[in-house]
Amino acid sequence: MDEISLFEERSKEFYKDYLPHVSIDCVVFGFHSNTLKVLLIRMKGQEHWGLPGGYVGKDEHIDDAAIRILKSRTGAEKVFLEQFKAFGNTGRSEKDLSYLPESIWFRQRFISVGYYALVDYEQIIPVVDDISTACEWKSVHELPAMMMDHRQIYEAALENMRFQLNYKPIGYNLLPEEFTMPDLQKLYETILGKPLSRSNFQRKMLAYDIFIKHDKERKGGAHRSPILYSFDQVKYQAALKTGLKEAW
Amino acid sequence: MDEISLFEERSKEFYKDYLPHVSIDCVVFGFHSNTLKVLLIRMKGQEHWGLPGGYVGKDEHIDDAAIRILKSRTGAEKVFLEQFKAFGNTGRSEKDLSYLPESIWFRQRFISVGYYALVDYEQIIPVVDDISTACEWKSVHELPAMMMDHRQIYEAALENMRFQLNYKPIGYNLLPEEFTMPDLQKLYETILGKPLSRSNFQRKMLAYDIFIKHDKERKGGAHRSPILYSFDQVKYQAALKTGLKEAW
DNA sequence: GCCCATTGTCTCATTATGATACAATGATAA
DNA sequence: TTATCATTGTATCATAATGAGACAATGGGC
Repeated sequence: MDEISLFEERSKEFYKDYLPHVSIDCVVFGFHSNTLKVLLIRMKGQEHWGLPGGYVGKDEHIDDAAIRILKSRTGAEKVFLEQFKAFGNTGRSEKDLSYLPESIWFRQRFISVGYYALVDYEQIIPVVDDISTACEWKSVHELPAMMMDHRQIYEAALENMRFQLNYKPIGYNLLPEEFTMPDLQKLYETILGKPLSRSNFQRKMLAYDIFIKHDKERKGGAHRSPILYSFDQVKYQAALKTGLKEAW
Repeated sequence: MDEISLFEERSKEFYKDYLPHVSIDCVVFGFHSNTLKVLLIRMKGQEHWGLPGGYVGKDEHIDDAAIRILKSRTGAEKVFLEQFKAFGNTGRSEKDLSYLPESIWFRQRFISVGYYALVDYEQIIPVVDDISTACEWKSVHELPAMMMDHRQIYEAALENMRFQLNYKPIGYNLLPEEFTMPDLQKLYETILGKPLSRSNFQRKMLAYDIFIKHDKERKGGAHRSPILYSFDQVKYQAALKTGLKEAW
């Protein structure tokens, strides 16, 4: 079955179950081998990659829709999810979807609500659903061309995450349970988009007093082993409430 | 004509012109006599106040719709407008609008896109349109009860503005052309929700070197007259690009 | 002309930051 | 076993930023 027939088939359900004109796109971030990753899919019939997305049930809260969509893509139940902006250009999908017949659900004009999700890379299994041909992690340093305005949505998500770095448990949700200061620094450098001083970074982070220091190191490599830390949830959450720097 | 007949009448146009299920709500901030204000309306048939809002033309960019809505309410053409979040609870309007017949446009489920606007209080003339009975400035310190989830939208707008205080021209857009350091401090204190040290605030702001100091003061009051300043647009915009504090 | 509230500016102790140095560690290879 | 080297943990020092407080300057009211 070619994708157009498939889409026609699926359109019937979509029109029945979902709210028209409203969609959801998720920017799913993971962190693996010192690199920030984004989960991308390839929709059937599309050359370019896109963000995993979906639609909102006629009687479903948009946040619940995002949770559902994310679970269907990653299997993950409890993920950090933050809605950050809506995207409603006219002609958002024109370039990539105008080859489809107008009756197909996807040809509508959609106002897309953008969410970003933070997941533990190791805990997730990307799922390819029936309207896509691929679902893979891509490094943010080597992002492929993306369909529609998804690149812009990704950029907005990253910027939003940057703003929230001192107020939301971003480190906790992207890193594994145990991690090292160099790990955390790489994550911060990627999100902030600039290099940070190694010694000063460590001094500052440790001064927050939000970590539990473990009595073990991570071996591997011909050099001194870094100490493993975890977040001290109580202190961490308390510190996030007022923000990790507090300039004013 | 009672409001139900009116709404039935207007519903026809709405269904014809606007995208269903998508609405826009604007949190319009102004600053007057050292107080932050929000523009609120009272919809016909409603006890509680609400945010000025509207709908998106079937072929209109959501940002353009927000600009149009704002202009119709304030007459202002060029206002600072920032979209910050979408609101899509099910039953958002149930409490306040379920008394209306189901056929009426307003009874739909709407996903509302939230914008906040910063305007010069002096330049604006609040407009009461045909579906509302009032349109007035209210002090954020004495906000009346609000309909639907509008209180929550307002809170989110304020929080967003707080986060953006160092990155967007918030002072410039809320204050008149000429202002004093005590004015600016009051504005910051209201947005941040806490008192700031007078002398240290002034030292810090002036150190940014983003102001033009005028050779005059504002007289009035049995005390020393504060110096008038304006923003130096070139330096101001440049400073905002990297942020006014830069902790990392 | 005195009083008082408010503003502009300064000082000083404390803290945070940037830059740099250096010892500690663990794998590798001689 | 020991030397080597990359990386990490930690210390140091100069500089900058911040918090707290003092005090003089100003303008209107009495």
